Amino acid sequence: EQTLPRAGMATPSPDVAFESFVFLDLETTTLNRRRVRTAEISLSAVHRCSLEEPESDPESDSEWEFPLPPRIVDKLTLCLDPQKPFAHRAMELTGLSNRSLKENGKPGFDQALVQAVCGFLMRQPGPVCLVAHNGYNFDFPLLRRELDRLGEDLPSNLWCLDTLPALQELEGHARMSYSLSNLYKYYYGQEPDPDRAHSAEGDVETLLMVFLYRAEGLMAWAEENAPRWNEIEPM
DNA sequence: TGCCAGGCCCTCTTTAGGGCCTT
Repeated sequence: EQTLPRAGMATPSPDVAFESFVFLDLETTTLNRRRVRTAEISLSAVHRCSLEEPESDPESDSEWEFPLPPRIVDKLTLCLDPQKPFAHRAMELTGLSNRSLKENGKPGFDQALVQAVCGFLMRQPGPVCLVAHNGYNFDFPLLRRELDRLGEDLPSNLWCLDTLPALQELEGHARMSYSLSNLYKYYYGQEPDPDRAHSAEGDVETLLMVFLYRAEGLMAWAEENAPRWNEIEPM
């Protein structure tokens, strides 16, 4: 039996019925953990009622009634100057570069960004659960480190769900790929919009749709397993 | 110039190696 969440990070179940789920994605300069910096952040907040009873798509010609993305969703997407060089591959993937971010006058990860993110989170009915794919290993520890650099933190009453281990456990097919794009393809029979992939907002949309497909199981998993934000170790 | 992620899981395993997942 799998022991989740992972050792050293999480303590027992919050047993919290989350009111809001905030889907998170970061675009970054590299995967190298010594050098990585954030270049774009996107958050989409959805109340649990919109996840429990999604509207279905009348256009869908499948036997399944595919869910529609929730109409009522708060969104925040910000680009920022990472102030460290992009790896070539990251520039290719994200369409971001040091030059373009500088030309567009984007500041770095600063107090104003923290205020915007905290204000966004505080608008959502709590308790709030952040959701990211591979979040326990990448997005959450990185965000924590970016905040630590400024001596800042997110509001309390915040928990964290990583859809990667959650869906690995819920689906239970050891050999399938649990990458975000493959999960979308697995559930909806088509690729995520290639023009939107690897923008923070596009990947958040894909994550939200993947979540919607397994919303009931994922919400239950989160209530049992999600660590508190302050239990996340900085990268 | 050369540096070049890392935690987790699986298995042809535990005195290890390789693949996945995130940009």
